[in-house]
Amino acid sequence: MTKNLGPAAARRTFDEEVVLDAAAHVFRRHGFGGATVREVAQAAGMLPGSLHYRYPSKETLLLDLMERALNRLLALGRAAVEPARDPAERLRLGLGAHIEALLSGDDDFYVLLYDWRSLEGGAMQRMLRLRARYEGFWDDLLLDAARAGWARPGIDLELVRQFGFGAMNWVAQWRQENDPRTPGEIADAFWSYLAFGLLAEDKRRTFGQTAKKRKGGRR
Amino acid sequence: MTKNLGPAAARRTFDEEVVLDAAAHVFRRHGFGGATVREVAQAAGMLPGSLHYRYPSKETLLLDLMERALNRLLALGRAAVEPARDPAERLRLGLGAHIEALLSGDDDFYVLLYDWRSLEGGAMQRMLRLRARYEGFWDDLLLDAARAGWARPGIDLELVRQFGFGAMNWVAQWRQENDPRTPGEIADAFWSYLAFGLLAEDKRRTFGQTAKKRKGGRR
DNA sequence: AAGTTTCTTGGTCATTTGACCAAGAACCAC
DNA sequence: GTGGTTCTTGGTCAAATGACCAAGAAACTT
Repeated sequence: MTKNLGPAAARRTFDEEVVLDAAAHVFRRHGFGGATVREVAQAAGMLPGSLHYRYPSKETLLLDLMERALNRLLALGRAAVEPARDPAERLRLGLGAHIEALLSGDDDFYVLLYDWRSLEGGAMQRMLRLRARYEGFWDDLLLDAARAGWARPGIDLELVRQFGFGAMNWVAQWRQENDPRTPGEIADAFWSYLAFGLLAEDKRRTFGQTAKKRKGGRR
Repeated sequence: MTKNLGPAAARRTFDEEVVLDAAAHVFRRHGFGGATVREVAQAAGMLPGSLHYRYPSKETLLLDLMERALNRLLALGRAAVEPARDPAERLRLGLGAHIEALLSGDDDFYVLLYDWRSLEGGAMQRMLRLRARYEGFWDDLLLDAARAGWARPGIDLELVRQFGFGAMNWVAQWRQENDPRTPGEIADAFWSYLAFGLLAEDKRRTFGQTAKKRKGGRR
């Protein structure tokens, strides 16, 4: 099939990137449901027919896009974490990479986070599997840190992951282009909130007691 | 105009709720852009024409829906916080209320969080103003706590709010119907993560030093 | 019960939308 | 350069969509 890996193939992959970039941009603005293939084609600098030649359906576009996003996120995470051996430092680096990715201006990640519900059937299954890989990456980081004694005892690591994901992913929502805080500053601040909590040193003791007492869980 | 506040008016408000509930349900599943007014009408148990009689456009529906969501959220928050005087306890109660609302099964909140980009022009401005009220509610809680000495010095309260919003709002995304954790348990866990952090007691000191050293902020 | 207001019915209408394609242009390997 | 492959052009087409409405039914007021 693709036995030819010369300039033609290179151009094809390049064009594919351009198309997905355009799709990401359009989907981000209007949402998958609100976007039209014509808009995507225009953003990619081609006619709708040409887009159709590359992507037979709007849904294929979304699937490829989200797949690319998740693969990129995982690659960035792994690369960021790789140089460190200390589990806590690896966590910190992973957090930094995730936040920098979301704020890099790459629209992929936004679509990945906010157009999940537009997937259906097989596409959804496929993405769930990919997402599980990324979650596994984080669970490994967390588990390593916990095993090395970094984690406060009794915390639920899966809940911690979701807690952290939420805090991190939300930045894609609120951070404006003109925000004075750099992505790195936000990451550092978040890291300190996560590690140390928000309570003042002198309040930890007394407060801890009251919180511990109420343990039955309401509702 | 509406000088008659008898049963007719009561039924109207009731019907309005039903319609908005239906819209919330449909918008949540397919997204605003992907949903059709016909679907909303059917979910509300009426013909498209009847829906049009109440709401002249799809966008009106979204605006009213998100307005209701934000008003409800603010009302729930205020009610939850009201009985306590201690700033930290008020924060804890607010967090519980927010999470319980998101997990109550009310589709409004999901739409509020994830269809923001479908608003345009005046509707967007209006919602921004309402959102600012809710953010103000939280900023007051945070500021009171900080002024009473509960907060670790040097933390950015606005960043903390976004951090917390992210962690809380994300639960609407990941929590499944069959999750063993009750909303109350999730809220309690999140509260402890926020207050105390995730680090083990014995690691706080040494770790703190390394974290403090790197202060320039990357990038 | 009559008169008035509120709401429903069952449809129309102009656009938009996703998908598709035949014919030709551009590109490439040989 | 030539022959085959890849991609674009400029359009079509059926279905879906948001908005709309005239006529009648239901509900309410007095």
